[in-house]
Amino acid sequence: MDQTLRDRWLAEADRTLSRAGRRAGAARTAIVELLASDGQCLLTAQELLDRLPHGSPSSVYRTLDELFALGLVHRLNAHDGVARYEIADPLRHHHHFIDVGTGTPTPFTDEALERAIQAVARRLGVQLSGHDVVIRGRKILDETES
Amino acid sequence: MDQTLRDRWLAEADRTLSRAGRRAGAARTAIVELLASDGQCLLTAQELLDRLPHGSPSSVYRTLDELFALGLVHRLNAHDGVARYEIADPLRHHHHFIDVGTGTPTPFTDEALERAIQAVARRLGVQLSGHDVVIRGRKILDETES
DNA sequence: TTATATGCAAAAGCTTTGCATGGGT
DNA sequence: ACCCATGCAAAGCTTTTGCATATAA
Repeated sequence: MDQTLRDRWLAEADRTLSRAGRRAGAARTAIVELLASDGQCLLTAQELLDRLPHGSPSSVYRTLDELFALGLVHRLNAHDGVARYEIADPLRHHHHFIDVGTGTPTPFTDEALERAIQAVARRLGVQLSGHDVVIRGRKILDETES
Repeated sequence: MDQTLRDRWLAEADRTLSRAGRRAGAARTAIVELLASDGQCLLTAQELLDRLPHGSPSSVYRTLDELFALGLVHRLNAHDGVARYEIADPLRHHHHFIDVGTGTPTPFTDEALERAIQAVARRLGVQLSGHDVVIRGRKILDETES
């Protein structure tokens, strides 16, 4: 399990937020912990809100903005125009496959893809600050599975 | 110049729309022609509206939805959450570099990147229906330029 | 002639902001 | 004590929808 990874990001988040002069209220604490939960990928503000015992839309949006501004979360605007967030951890760097049938996102990593992106940036004379790759399609079901 | 490319897409668009039972009104015609103009990349509905002599928000959004549903345009949700459209032409396939300073998008193509994406899809067992790559950063200005 | 396109106005949804109150440090 | 966080309510924006009218085929 990557309990360790989760705690590392939580610690990092707390440290970064403190240094920025932010204080830990109930809403922020709950949001940060939710984002760090295992298997969480591309959560919307609404989804976070639904899972919070307490918390108002404004707290959620404000906290997410804060986290995004500090580089603690990634923000991805999906095809439906709704912003989705996930923790930004170098050790969990990944991209997403979106099933066009269900809309479900699946994370994946690929070394060759990363190298290709670095190469493009070099060729274009760009100092990279971030990159997103989204691939859309349908899972091929062959006889060997399900 | 790629006048030829433009006309090819325009013809294709008209044909596809007709086959879908759509009719060519003033608004749609203007929108389609604007999209096909040279150098147009990632236009917002608002930008289109501003450049239309006539046309209402509803016509613009409805036409863009129609074009998107028929696969005639790509829709990209930028970081600001506003949808941007550009014509979908296999011969103009490209991705985008977004300058984090100005927000300006610059199109680019890269063969190695395309191959990497195809390889990922194969590895994941995914039949690709589309993919987007966005790289964000800052242009490096060295002594040899500007 | 008949189904579709258009435009206006109203509504819907996500997100932001103002402000008074509560709470962290 | 001071300043930040929170929550409510209201506002802002982009986008969608209902409906009457105009228009393409």
